[in-house]
Amino acid sequence: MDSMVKLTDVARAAGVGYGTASRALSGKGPVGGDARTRVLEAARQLGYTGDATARALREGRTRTVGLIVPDMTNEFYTSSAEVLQDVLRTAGHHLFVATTGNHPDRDHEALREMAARRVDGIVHVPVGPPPANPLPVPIVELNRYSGRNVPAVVSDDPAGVSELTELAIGAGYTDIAAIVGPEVYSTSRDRLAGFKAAALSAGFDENAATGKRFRVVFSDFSADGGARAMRSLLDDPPQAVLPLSSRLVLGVLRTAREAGISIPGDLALAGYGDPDWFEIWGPGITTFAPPLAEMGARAAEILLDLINGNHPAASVHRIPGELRLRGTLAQADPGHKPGQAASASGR
Amino acid sequence: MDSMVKLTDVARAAGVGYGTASRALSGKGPVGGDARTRVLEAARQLGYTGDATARALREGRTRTVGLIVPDMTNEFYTSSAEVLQDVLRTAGHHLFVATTGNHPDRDHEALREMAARRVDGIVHVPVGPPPANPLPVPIVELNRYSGRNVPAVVSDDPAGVSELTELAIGAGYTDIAAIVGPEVYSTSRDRLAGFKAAALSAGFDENAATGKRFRVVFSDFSADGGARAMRSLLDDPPQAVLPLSSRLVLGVLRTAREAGISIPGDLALAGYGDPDWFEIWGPGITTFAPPLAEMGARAAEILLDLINGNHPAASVHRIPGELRLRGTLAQADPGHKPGQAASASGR
DNA sequence: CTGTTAGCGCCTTCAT
DNA sequence: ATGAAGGCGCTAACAG
Repeated sequence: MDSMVKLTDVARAAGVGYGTASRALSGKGPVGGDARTRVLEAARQLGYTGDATARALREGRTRTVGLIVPDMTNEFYTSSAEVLQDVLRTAGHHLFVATTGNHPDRDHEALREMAARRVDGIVHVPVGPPPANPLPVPIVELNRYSGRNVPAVVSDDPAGVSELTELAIGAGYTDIAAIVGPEVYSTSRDRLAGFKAAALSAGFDENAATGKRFRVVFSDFSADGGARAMRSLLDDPPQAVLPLSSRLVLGVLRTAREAGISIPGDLALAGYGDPDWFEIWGPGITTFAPPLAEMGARAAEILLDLINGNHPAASVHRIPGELRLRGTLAQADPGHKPGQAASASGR
Repeated sequence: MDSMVKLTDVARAAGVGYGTASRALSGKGPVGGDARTRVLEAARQLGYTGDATARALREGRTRTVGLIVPDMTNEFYTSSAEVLQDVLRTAGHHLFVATTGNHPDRDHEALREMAARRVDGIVHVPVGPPPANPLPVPIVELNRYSGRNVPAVVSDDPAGVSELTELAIGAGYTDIAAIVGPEVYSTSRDRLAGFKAAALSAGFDENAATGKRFRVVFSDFSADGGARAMRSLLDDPPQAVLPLSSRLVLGVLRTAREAGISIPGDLALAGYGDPDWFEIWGPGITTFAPPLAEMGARAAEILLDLINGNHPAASVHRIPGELRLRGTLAQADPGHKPGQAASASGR
């Protein structure tokens, strides 16, 4: 394994001084056109690759931003991460990644590691409360907000889920159940708030006193959790179910198939998120799609601002998502009697 | 923004010398039990976090490995990446990530960047031929192999796809079409080879001279590509279709739904990969599932070996995957007449 | 315009 | 067991 060629090697080969070579390569200082070409040529020939670790130490910055997510496997995070990375790369930054598995201790550990590596900034999907001593590094939170005093970029779930719920109500369903994740996450709270707001303002209550009933089932965010939650609903099934994350949708679908429940024939469904298969499952899954790509881009931009010393107001940026109407929960249909085990269930 | 506290600060606070503090923290040299506790305490109080950039420069290693993948959005890569990261973290390494979008120039650029950052090793999903001058860094290829003289860890697609094809043949279908990706990728070539081997050895040919016909449609690896490929088959549909990547499956399903083709009623299907929705789509999608997690783990282990100076034979490690039999292509059924637009298409 | 030099923060000999 | 000092490769400030 041949050791790396360094700046002095290039300088010697080009027959110029140490500093001159540096300036020629970086293009930052004055350097004779003659010397410049000789240096560039020598660097090319020797296959010179500047040592980023040395540069980082000297310059006090790494041109690296840290990304901390619960799970690389989750389309929900990677969709944001992909464009985040694009924006950052354009600005000359690269990505250092850590996952937490949603464990608070691994989360703090990741934060420490990033700080130790002197990343220029961090994009953080927080899990649990922030660590005691704040880091001397710009941070922007993504997707969830921890209450810490840093900017956060999230989907406008209260509005989106509220619309989704209104859609179900407008379609005539009078017994609706939502399945949500743990309340420790801001995402769960936001989605729940959207659901409740729409239900309550339409005259629904939890006891069916008005003849319009809503229910909430808590679960973790996994497919298994969704399957369990759906199973718990089996004794007294609602007319429509709203699993408020794509993994919860998956779980619900699993249980429905096991129990022989046809969707939307026996049970209407509206979900959250929009992994590519939602479109081709059965008659298509009606859903609220958060603006994952845009969130990634915004997070990157805000972080770059922070890195460049600008101080955007530290607050929660809610970006609106989009309702996607498909077959598992159709639009309000005058004269339609829902709850009656329906129509053609699709091919 | 308070600047970082450094070793001298800790040393001064603890009332000891510079080097003593260093030894106490790293635990590597001899140091008086008395001084040790004072240093540790001081470090804790000051919130000392060693500077990884300085350490990297000094020690000549970064405890970082680079991961180069086409696309963070693809479950296919992230499933491997997740466990790769786990194994590496256990060994004290962290992950630096770059994506290529399958562009050869971005691929080489990523390689350069990693080298510049002096990562200790690279896990590489290659796109196109390797760059001219080899890097002085251990590399393991993942999922695809480029022909370079480095170890590669891949799924045993020839065997797996061959079995998958035999399954279709055993089920009695006599007109089978495979959809594969660009031949520049080893994955496409391997899967194609598996398909052809099984078809040929069962007496199939491309002209239906024997009454048993196989076809191959080339495509890119995208859902759109799969949709187009399926559309091209519509004039003269096969009895069974084998889209040999999960995104191709998605595209095929899209076209099938548009064209009103029922699966498996009108057309049997067996896929590749096993994203979580395969299980709950229609009657379940029969598929060959490559051992993504195991591949990630093996790649990590081999790379760690390389980093530690061991020299495993540079070769292609093919890890066997698993056939998952579900409803879109059922097991051979004596007395079953396929191609006759079938049975109950399931819910 | 160019060569020289002082650190960036740390680990590691080398004396003591 | 401890303190002092060199140097990892680089950039920037300074002197010529």
